[in-house]
Amino acid sequence: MKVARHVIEARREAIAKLLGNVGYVPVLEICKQFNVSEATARRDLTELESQRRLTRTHGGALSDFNRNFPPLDSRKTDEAEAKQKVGLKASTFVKAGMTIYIDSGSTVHCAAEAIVAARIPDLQIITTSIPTAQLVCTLPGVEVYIPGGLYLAQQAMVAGDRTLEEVARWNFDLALLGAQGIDENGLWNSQRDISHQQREVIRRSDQTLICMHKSKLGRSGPSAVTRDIAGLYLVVDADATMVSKAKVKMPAQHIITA
Amino acid sequence: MKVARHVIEARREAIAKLLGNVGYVPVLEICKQFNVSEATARRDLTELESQRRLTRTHGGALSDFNRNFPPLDSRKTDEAEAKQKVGLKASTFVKAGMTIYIDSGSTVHCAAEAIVAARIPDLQIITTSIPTAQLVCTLPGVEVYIPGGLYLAQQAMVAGDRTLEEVARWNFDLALLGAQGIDENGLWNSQRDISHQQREVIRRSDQTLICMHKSKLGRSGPSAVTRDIAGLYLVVDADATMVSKAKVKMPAQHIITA
DNA sequence: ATTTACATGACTGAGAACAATCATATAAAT
DNA sequence: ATTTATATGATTGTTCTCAGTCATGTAAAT
Repeated sequence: MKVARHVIEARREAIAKLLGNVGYVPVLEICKQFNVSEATARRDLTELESQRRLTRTHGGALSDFNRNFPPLDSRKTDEAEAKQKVGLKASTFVKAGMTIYIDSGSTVHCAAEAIVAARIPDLQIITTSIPTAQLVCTLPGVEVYIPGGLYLAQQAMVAGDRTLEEVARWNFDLALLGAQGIDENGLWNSQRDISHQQREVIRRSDQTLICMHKSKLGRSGPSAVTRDIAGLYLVVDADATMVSKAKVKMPAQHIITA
Repeated sequence: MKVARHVIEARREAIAKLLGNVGYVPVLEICKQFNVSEATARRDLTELESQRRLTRTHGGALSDFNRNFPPLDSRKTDEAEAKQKVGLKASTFVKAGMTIYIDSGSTVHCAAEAIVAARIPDLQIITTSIPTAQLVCTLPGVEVYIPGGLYLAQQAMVAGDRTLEEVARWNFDLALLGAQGIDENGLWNSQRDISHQQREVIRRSDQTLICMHKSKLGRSGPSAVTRDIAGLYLVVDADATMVSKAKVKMPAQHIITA
């Protein structure tokens, strides 16, 4: 029998609330507590899942206390495929057991996604990006560190002096960085804080990959990260001739075409 | 084939750790990540469950770092309301311009929600909880700092030595803390790291509010935060007689009934 | 009042997870 | 070196979970 809309919503709300308290609810538990059939219990769960309010499992549902990051999704759609290609290429440099720094930004986040997809184990990952932290922590044997600092809601990342100090306490086998532009004068980014921090990361990393979309070739930005780009590696969806056309002077073997 | 004992224990340790990160692991996930059959995966899980280090579900296992799951059948919706009441009461102690510490945990998160609802401006907020950071950063004139540290996905928080060091660089007008229990021997929490950190926060804060549900009165936990609770304030959905019945010895004016 | 929409529970077949058993290969014990 | 113990994977049958489908009865819509 059909039942009033408010009853349905009240029940679903109650399920969500219950889940917020316990963290996990089996389907049969919902049947008992709300006196409904398995069918409706499952229907409620799938509906709540489509609202991104929980995660289904076999036999129940998990609370999703932590999966709300809209800001990154909006940027991700732009040239998403190119970024994924760049990210995938960058991820091939990551080997089990490494200590790596992962920057904030959508392109680098794609690299993190590729690392997760490749199931590379036993990493030590330092990242200022909260969504990246939440993504990579699912890998086996991985430890994720977030440097302290001021939380920037727009970018869902931490930054500031404290962050810089924290970063300076690590050494990395590999660093994955994003940037706003690269040209004949070097590497550029949007804010002084971030440029400072990236400079420190570059100094502390055996190898640094700059991951960017080809639209950023030949472009500059407000704040210089470094003029000395010869030691960096550039992962981009463009070949060496396109890079040199943008007056970016790098050794050919440091240009990695995604 | 039989395999060396240390291999087994290493794998089980890794499973436990993985679970500590993600909160939930399906059996097949373990098979993939550790290259074992379902049989051994299940055997590992049942063993770990017998050690009380996790909870089995159909198709996987749940972390129980905070095992607050004894009466799953009892309705917990009223508990959520109680937490909201406690949070609301605690939020009345927060005034514009303060520097405050907000702990990780559902009850304290309710306090953060109340702070946002009250639109208290110009705060400096330090929190280890990522959801709380994301929540309060919407307030006008607020600055949110996240101390650095190891990211624990299951609780969406940071913890560890680094976190403690970072916290020690602040002084707070007010601290909002959660806890697992309080009894005649003092204040208790679930993990050593968190207890350490809370002790430091208490030392560095002019006023400390312990926010908890009444079910935690008279209960203890694995790790002691402090024996000296006389200087703390307790915000709880219970009156002073209920608190004293739980053998919690505090000055009457430090007990705030929500 | 009549019609339409739809939430629900029962039922079903398919697929997933499980518990139990067994052979095997290797670590530990002797 | 030999024996014992046991961790593992394969197999099997059972139980549980799931996604559809359908009849039904009540809430909305008309």
